[in-house]
Order: sequence, then C-alpha cells, then structure tokens
Amino acid sequence: MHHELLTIGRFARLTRLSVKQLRHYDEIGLLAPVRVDPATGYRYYAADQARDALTIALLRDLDLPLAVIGETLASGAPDTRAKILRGERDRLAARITRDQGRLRMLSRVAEGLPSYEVTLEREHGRRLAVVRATCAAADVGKAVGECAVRLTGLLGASGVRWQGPLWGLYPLDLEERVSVAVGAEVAGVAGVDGGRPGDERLDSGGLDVEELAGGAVLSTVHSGAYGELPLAYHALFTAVHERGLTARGPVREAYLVGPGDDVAVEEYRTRLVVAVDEEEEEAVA
Amino acid sequence: MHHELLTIGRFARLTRLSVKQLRHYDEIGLLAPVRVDPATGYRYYAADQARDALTIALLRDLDLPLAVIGETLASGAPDTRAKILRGERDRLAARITRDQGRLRMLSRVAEGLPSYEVTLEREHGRRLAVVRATCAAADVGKAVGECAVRLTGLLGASGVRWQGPLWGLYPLDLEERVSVAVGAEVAGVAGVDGGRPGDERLDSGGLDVEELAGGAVLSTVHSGAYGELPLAYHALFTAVHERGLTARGPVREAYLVGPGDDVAVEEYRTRLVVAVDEEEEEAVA
DNA sequence: CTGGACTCTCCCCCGGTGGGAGAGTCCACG
DNA sequence: CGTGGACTCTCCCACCGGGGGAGAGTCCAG
Repeated sequence: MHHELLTIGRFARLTRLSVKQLRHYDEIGLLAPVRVDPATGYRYYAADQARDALTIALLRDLDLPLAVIGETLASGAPDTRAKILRGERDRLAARITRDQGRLRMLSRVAEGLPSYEVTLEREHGRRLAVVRATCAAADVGKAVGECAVRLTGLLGASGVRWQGPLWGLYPLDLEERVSVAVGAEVAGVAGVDGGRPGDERLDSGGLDVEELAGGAVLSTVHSGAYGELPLAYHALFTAVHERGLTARGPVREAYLVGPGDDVAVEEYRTRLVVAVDEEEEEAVA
Repeated sequence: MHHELLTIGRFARLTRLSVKQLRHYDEIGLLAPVRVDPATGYRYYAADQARDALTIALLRDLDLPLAVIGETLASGAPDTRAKILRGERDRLAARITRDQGRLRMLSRVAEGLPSYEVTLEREHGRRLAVVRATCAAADVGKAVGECAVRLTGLLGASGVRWQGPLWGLYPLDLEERVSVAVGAEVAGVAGVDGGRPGDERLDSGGLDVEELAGGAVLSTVHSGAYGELPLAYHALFTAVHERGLTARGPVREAYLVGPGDDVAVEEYRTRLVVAVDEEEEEAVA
C-alpha cells in the first residue's frame, strides 16, 4: 500500500480542478486530502481520491451546490443518492421553466415594447360571486385556474346567472402567500341581497360575494400569454405614478378571452383594472 | 412643481422594492433619490421616479444584471436599448440551452448511472488523415461537425480511401481555446509515406496526417447524445486513476454510429479511447 | 414632550471562485 | 551542501444582489 501521494498541484492537473477549488473543498470538508503534513500544512492526495474529485467536477458542471454534492458523496445508498439527484433535477427543470418565461418576456421587451395604452375610466360598481384561494406567489396561475373551474361549476350547479367575463382579484401587496379570488358578475343573488357584502356565503358552499365599488380606474388590455402580464402591470403602475394617482387594491383582471374560449394562447386578451384615488396635493389621511 | 417627496419606506411600498434594494441602487448610482438631506442623510424620492424603479424591478425579475439595467435606463435611444436587451435575450437563451443539457445529464445520472464498462485493451497504431480546428470550449461540437464535413469532402475529392469510423482527437488538457482534429484512418497516403508524421500536408489542402501510436489504452462506449459524453469521460478517467495508470493525450473518440448514419440521437454510439502508461511504482521521468 | 415608527450607516452573511501578497518548502541540479 | 525556481501555505479582498441586525439618529402625531 505504498501508493505515492500527490501534491495538490499534480492532483489538480489530474482532476482538472483548480488548486483553489481543492483547498476550498478541503476547507468545507467535501474532499479532504488523505494526509496533511502537520509541520508545513502541505496537502497530499491519494490517487484513488481522483474518483471523488472527478465526481465533484462532474456534478459541479451540472451546477449542483457543493453541499448537495457532499450529501451524494456521503450517502452510500444508491437510492438515497438517486433521491437527492432527482430533487436537483426537478429544481433545475423548474429553473428552466422560469427562464423560458423570462425569455419570452425579454424577447417581447427587446423587440419594441407592445406600448400598452392605459386609460383613465369610470368603472361602475359590480357585485361578484367569488371563489377564494391562498397560494404561494409562484402558484398563482394554477390556483386561479382551479378557482375558475370551481366557480363555474358552483354557479352552474346553483343555477345562478352571471354576465360578462370572469374576474380575478389580487391584493395590491404581494406577500409570500397570496390570497386570490376568481369571480363572476351577478346581478343579484338570492339570500344575499341586503346583507353585508364581502362575507356572505352562498348556499351552494364555497361561493362568497364581493362588492367592487365603482369609481375612477386605470385600465389597460394585455394580449397574449399570462406569463407576460408583468409587462402590462409595469405599464399600468407606471401610469398610476406618472399621473400622480394612488392605487387602491385589489387589482382586478378581466379575462376577456382566455382558456375557456378554446383559442391559441397568443389570442388571449386580459383587461387589467386598478382603482385609483385622485389625491389632491393636500395631506392624506 | 411642489410635488411631495416620498420617504424611502413609502417609495419602497409603491414600487414593491425593499428599502435595502433602494439604498443599494442609490449606492451604485442606478437610481438616486432626487434629494438627500445633507444633515440627516435621509433619502427622498419623487413620484415620477417610480417609473424607473418599476422598470428596474421588471428587468430584475428577468434576471438582468443591475449594470445592464443601468445601461438600458441611461441609453435614451430605443435602438441602443433594444440592442442591449437582445444581447441579454441571447445570453438567457444560451443559458437555457446549457441548462437543458444539464437536465438531460442529471436525469440520466439520477435514474441510475449507465454503468459504463471500461476495458483495458491493446490498440494498434493508426495513421489518420485529419482536419484541424481551434475553437472555444463551448463550440467544440460545432467545430467537430464542420471538420467532419470538410474531411469527408476532401477525402472524397482526392480519392483517398479510408476505413472504419471517423475519429476525433482532443487534447488532454482543456484550455480556453481547444485544438480539435477529426480524422479517418488511411492505410497509406500518396506522397506522405515515409515522411515525418504529424506535419505532412496532403495535396488536396487542409489535410494533415496524424500518426497514432499503438499500445495500452482504456476504452469505453457511450450510447446516446454527445451532450452526455461527460458521463462517459467521468467513468473513463475514474478507471484510469483507479487502476493506477496515467493518461496520455490526445483523447480519441471513434464515432461508431453518428450523425452520418441517419438514426435517432439515442442510437449514437461513440467509443472513447485514451492511451495509458502503466507506470510502475518507480519514479517517473 | 414623548413614544413609536422610521431611517441612517456599518458590518457580516450567503456560494463558489479568482487574484494576489508575503512567507515558507521541496527538490533537482550543480 | 547550496541554491534557485517551482511549488505550496495562509490571509485578505472581490464579485453579485441582496438579507439580517446593531446602534444611533430623526420625524411626526398625539
């Protein structure tokens, strides 16, 4: 067993890692040399450590964090290892999905902004029958879709008539957890009229009533996939501040043309509406 | 023009940026408040700065570096801005491509490694007619493809016969710039026999001759896309070090089944070969 | 005038690596 | 047995885009 030990430089060349990297891996306990001269601090590696070093290099190429690489190396069981790697694979897949969304938006921004036309209008009050949900910020799309399905199902089952497009309601301040609502405009709901709006619950269960006050709003229409909605919101809120207004939540989205209409995503049309206060120059309450 | 100024906290809420971010953007000169109280250091923002702040937030969501965002904000010309954004779009697209490759490899690693069988063999010497190219490490695939086309074209035009699969030759030490070569085994080339190998140039131009010495080699066969070749190399070099051998460049790839064979990528088969020295335990020169 | 909310600066932290300073070590050759 | 050059050591700083927190100062409504 008198295998000759390698200095850090030779080991680095063998494994295509930099000396800096090897020292770092030693420091964090990922790959310690078999021997460290106590007098000089020189690190000496054994040839069979090249296996782990090459594995580290491979997994780093796949962009795995060093901590995760350490876990996979430490866990001898292949199924534990596979579980960790599957987790990282899913994480990477999620990042790719996010990046693809970003790419679409970036392309759209690069090729001349769609130049949203934001208009100041007077919106009349609406009474909505809504379904609510709370979800993480990343899952809003999914949650809204499910709410829409539940809403139309409940409305259909209870025989309530509604008019116009479906609406989505979103809080002005996005926290970690987002409370979203999907609603449909109803003229009057049995057992609800005259009650305190916002907390009423229809007989069919799961349906609330939300009263949207009328008044001045800024509004714009977005064409295309929902992933590019931030562009429209950017235009909308830019307009809010440029006109010296103040936004009042919740923000409303009217799904003029959407998934229920059986058209291509590019044909979707969504109207964004935000109520605004015309604050005069005087102090605000 | 007596628009009221906003404290950093109010401005942060308006723009959905954190106070920390706003201070950072001030520090790096990306978004300076219109007024900083010289006595207290308090930052005061104007309402119309929300436009830039929202743009910053939007572009940060798209993962643009702050420096790039600063450039786009500073450059008033729309075409300059579009050029910058197109550059970032391309950068993002390239990252997605890289990540997709990583995802494929990671999936493959997670679902049980293909467990490459690495064998120690004796390879006989070969004389190759080669075409060379130098390229960046990221463009190796493209360069090799072009070399292969040029090689077969030149060989066909000069009537030289070759046998067996095409070979790729790669340096053992990957630098920034990689010098690659693609070759085909020729029994004897007119005007070349007996000459000093390695520097001879065939009449047809662009063709060199490379003499591969025979001897002990480690070799394994990779099935699938070239993007997953690193897995095979990992197995190959792991075996080199585990058996106490030393690799001698250049590394050779034999394209047993490849793009020329008109089959699906999954059917590609590539044999990786690296010459090894059996170094005894004695000192090395 | 006071208390609570707000803001200031300054420092440390994350991940993974590169660069460099200054000092110490190793080894082959003379 | 020197010596010189290559190698290695430890420390510190930098990147990027922030987050967390300490300790001190400020603002404003009641």
